[in-house]
Amino acid sequence: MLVQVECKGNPKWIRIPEKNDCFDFCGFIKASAKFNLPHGANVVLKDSAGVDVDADIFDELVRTSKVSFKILDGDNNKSDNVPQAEIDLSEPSCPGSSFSSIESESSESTVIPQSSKASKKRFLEEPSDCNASKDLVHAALHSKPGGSDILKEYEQTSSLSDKTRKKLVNILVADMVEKYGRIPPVSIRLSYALGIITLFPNLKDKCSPTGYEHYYDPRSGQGYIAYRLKTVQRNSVNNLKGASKVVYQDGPKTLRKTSSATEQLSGDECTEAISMMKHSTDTPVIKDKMRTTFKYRQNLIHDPDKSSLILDYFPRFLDTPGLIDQDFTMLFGDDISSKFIAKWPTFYKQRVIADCKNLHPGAHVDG
DNA sequence: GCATGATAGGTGGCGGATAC
DNA sequence: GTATCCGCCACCTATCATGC
Repeated sequence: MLVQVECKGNPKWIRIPEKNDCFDFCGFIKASAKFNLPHGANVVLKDSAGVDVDADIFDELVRTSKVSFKILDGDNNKSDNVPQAEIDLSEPSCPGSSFSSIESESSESTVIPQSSKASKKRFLEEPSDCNASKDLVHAALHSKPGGSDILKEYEQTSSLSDKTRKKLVNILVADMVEKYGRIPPVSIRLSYALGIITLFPNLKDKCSPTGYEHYYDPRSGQGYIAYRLKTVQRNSVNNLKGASKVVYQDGPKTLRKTSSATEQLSGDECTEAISMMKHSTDTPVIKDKMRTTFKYRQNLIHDPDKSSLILDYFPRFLDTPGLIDQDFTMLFGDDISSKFIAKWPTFYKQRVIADCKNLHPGAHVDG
């Protein structure tokens, strides 16, 4: 298609290149090299009314109305103080085709508020190009049972029924979760969404800027893919909860593997260390002996007959700060231990105190 | 360092579709 | 007819970045 383009008061007819059946915004901007713009110039594309034209609506705009464009050198028009679609002409390749580039730099300045590093980082996670996304979806459909039926249905009807669409999303989300885990990156979700509309062009939503928002919209985090992911996540959490019931049903009595590499004492050496701790006031020595008797203490805790005697064997728990924390760290590792400490004042403390109030009075429990 | 805002992830509820 | 599953939506919470 030919359109009239004006640059620096100089009108010219330019052919708009096509890519994947869409008018290619980036190719069009490159074609503007006919105007001898300086290499690497920031180009601002406006319609004849002076309204900014972004990559994401370029294809639609060209198709729906007879337009002419003005190309401005962005560096010379900064006083406009309007968001500008900046295209670096020195860039050798454009990210995707025009309809797929909502997250590309060419459109993000106007479509998505870029007020924070987080959002910048998030939207820098661009989907790969159309072909790669298409291959991704194609491979996923071929690798899963029922995937070829979806391809067949599209071949026959040039469309997909609602039921098949759900099946498609389920297969792709399953593939995504398999490859990238329960919480795949936004860029991956976008790639699958882009892949769907590239492989099945008729599924593209012509009323939306990218055409795949109904599958995944990075701005709202919604779409069929997002919904399905949530369901998968919900189910996997339920499964984990189910599993955790088994793991936790014995509570503190559950035997755990410890990652501690500290050499553990046994037999007479262990008895000697326990005896030494009872009569020592040297905190580093006590802590060291506590470390080397950790395994013995764990066995004691898991022995129903002896667990109540733990403070008789290790009375230093009562007057030496840090011993419980040390044992906790040896049992669960630094990460979990630090989380426990962080949550202690606000979460655990009240609960432990409440539980302690229900304990029967004993040698180490005041009534 | 703290307050604030943006964002992503998690969760609960509702309603429709499907299986039994 | 009932139970279950799942899509969809709305809300809550935790985390992180930013500005003061």
